[in-house]
Amino acid sequence: MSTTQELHDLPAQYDPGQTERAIYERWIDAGIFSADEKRSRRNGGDRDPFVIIMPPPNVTAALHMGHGLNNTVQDVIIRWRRMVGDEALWVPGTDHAGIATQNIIEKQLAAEGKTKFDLGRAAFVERTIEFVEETGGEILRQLRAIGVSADWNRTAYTLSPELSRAVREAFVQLYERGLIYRGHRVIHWCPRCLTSLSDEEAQHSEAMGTLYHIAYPIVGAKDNASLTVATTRPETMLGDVAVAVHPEDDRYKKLIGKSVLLPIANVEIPIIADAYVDPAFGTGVVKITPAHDPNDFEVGLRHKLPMPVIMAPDGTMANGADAGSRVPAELLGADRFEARERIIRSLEQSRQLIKVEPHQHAIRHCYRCDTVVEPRLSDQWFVKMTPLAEPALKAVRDGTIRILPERWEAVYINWLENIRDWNISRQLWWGHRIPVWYCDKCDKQIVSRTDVTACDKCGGPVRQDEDVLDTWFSSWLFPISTLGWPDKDAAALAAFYPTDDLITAPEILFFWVSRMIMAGYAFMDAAPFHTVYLHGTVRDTNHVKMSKSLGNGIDPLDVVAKYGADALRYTVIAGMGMGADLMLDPLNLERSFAPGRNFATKLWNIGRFLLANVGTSPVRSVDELRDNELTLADRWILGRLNATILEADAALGPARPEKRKWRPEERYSGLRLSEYAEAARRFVWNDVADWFLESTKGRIGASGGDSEVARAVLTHVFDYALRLLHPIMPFITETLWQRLPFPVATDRCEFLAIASWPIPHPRSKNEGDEMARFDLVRETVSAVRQIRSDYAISPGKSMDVIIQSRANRALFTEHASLIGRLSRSAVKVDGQGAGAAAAHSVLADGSEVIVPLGGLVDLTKECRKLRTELEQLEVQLEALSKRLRNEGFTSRAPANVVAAER
RNA sequence: GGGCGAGUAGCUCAGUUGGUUAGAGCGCCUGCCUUACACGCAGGAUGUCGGGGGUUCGAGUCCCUCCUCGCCCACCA
Repeated sequence: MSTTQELHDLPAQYDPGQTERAIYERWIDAGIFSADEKRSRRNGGDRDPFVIIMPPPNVTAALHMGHGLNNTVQDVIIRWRRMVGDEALWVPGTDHAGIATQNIIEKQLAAEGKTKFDLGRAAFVERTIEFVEETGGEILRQLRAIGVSADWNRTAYTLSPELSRAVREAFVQLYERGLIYRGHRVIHWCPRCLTSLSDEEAQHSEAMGTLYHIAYPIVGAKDNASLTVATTRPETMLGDVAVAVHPEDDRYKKLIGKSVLLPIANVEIPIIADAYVDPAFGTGVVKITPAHDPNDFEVGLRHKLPMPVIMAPDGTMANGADAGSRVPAELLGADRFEARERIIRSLEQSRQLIKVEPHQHAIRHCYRCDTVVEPRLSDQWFVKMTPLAEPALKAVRDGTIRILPERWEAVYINWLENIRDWNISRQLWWGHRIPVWYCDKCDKQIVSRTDVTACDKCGGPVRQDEDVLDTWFSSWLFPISTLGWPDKDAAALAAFYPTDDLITAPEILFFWVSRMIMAGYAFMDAAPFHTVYLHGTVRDTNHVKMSKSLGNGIDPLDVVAKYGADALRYTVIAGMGMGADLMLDPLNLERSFAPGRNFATKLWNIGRFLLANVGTSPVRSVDELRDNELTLADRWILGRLNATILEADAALGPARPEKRKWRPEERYSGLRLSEYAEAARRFVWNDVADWFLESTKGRIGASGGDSEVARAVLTHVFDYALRLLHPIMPFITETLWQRLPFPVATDRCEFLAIASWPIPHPRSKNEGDEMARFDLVRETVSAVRQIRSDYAISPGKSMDVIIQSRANRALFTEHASLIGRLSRSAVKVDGQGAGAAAAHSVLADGSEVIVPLGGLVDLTKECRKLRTELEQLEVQLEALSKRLRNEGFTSRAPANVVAAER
């Protein structure tokens, strides 16, 4: 049989670059990633739907490793379900990412020496559209390169006309239900982005600050007495409208109702009593700045205080609404932090700065530009969250939705229980314009699904609200809007909603996941999915989160180019425990992705062996092989295959709850992707390659029926191994599978990607016993190999092995030649002549492996070696017994042992 | 300040309901280019399972306590 010719077809190492793109195109051409609404059982079809909605990547930049991880996980799951036979739909998309994208364009403009105002709103939006078309396209190309099997016909974009319609519908519906309102209150304001932010977008970070103690003179006090207030933000004192003390605070009780003179601004402000003040903190006196602090705003409301704004939107000092001339001329236009310094210096000079002490506190930063957020009194649109949160809370509490890993459920519940209203208006240009129009003539406010051109009350001219919606106001609708909502009769909505799994990172649990659940109930009266799978973060070797700005990122396309998409995917899946972070070394891609690349090469070479030895002519189906035709090795590998399928299924777990809710015993099981990967790897590498394939080497080349049996079994187990691995390594498995001899199975179809997921087929009831018998053969081989290694007998040297067995003489006799071949030795069963100089090894069944060492090893050398080892052990023993004696143990056993040994 | 998680081989992590010699991958050491694969094969070393205390015949696994990291949340100025 000429094998060299065929081996030439396949190089010794897999070259992903040549094959991946072509295979992907064949999948696309065959339409196997497209889901059919009519085939969904919910639409009268014959398949259970299984649906994943992709977390849409932001169109701000090309994808990084985090996206690589996120999409690989989703692809593994969707490909698995597709093979199982579900009508699998994965909806891809991108997110316009309002504030993030606008920041990028502004930066581009800044580099050109321009601002957005130089362009004007229309031109700015136009330019942004050009930008996102480019990056959006690049993102979709990247996803295809890593093998994403999404239904590209349904690719969604949060700012598309269809999704914009959904956004308007959602806004209007919530408004009509009284859940959206315009509020005048203190919100988080980013002075750099010049927009308001939601609570979630203003992120806390601990920082060392300063607590300034400032004296406010009491008006009319005889002895120039003053009240000392403690503040971390003296620049806001110009906006003070009162100082507050606790009503029960004996120190200050008698001052309530009097006034103090606000330094610098020289305004007289009252001393008020409010239970909000903690007498134990600072001096027990709080300055009240309603326009620049959310708590003070509440106090201001309670006491009907004025609310002067003393900063411009950009964070410079200015006399805003109701401020009169509180900000003195010399401070006007100064940045807030500069103003802080100057105010402190001024107070120092007037001896009103009493004390300065370091103070640890949390400061909020803009999640997009990291600027310190400024609390600011402002008019914004809000969503009333408590009613929306109620069903979302219930869903996780009662098991309609599960969150993996389990611990995030508590975090989710805690957040929803303390939820506050959601500020959804942003003072940006990039996003969905708020669908509210104001009549200039009669002041009417019109909230409308369609554009309004004239006031419906007085016919006067109208203007649309200048603001746009928080970018998350479109993404929270993604599971319903991508399926056709608000068209409640949309075929896709009926076929595929509710969806199944939502796979994302924990960072956006509040931003996105919890809000999607709320939207699901608010607009469809049903949870959008039953499983939330939160995976870890990709980090470098120092455990620092990978990011482009830090320069420690990895470009998935680099990895694909160097090692192939499969290597990337396998590495990521195998290395990622449930919810655990994934560490990769951006400086050593070779080492980082070696597990995946090496495994791909292994698979490739099993394929090469198979094609060279089994050939391409048809093989028999294993189903028609009679039991008495199978060798012990055949039965063993088929048993291992069954066990592996069960392991993989157990690791992947139930795809959906059996009833409508997760039962406690199934709730936290499944989606252990690394365990599934490891089960498949172990089978392919340690069982098929290391043992079974080796065991067939003497069989396939021989003439007669057993050769056909070996061909059939080897082809079958490799076929099934490829099926098991396809979700993780789609390209190489498809490539090899396409070349396998046929008919390999009854359901041979055009693509592995739609071939059936393996089902275990136990051939006999005592499969376990059969496997134990082959395990004994393997153990024997290992024992001989170990003896060879222990006595440093070179692999080239032939070695005689004698097996003495009572229980399994027949087994060893039958497999003597196999054992001999695998251990490179000549095996005799029950032979004589072991002699004194022989190595022994006892097997699990009590049988003995004996290797006569005569002529193989230099016994005097061996003897010397052993004597040295014994001497070392004696020294250790002495030291140990000495230590024991010192610690008070009186047993003389160690000494006795030493004596006995001698 | 509140809540949660983690500390197991040099590194990244598995270790199910407490039960025989604690595992994997990568790395390391020794020997092999054995005609599928040196991105490989065979063999090997390495762990007071964070510290201390307790329950138990028996604990990496349960309880208490301390230490060290990490994450989430938070209107004490």
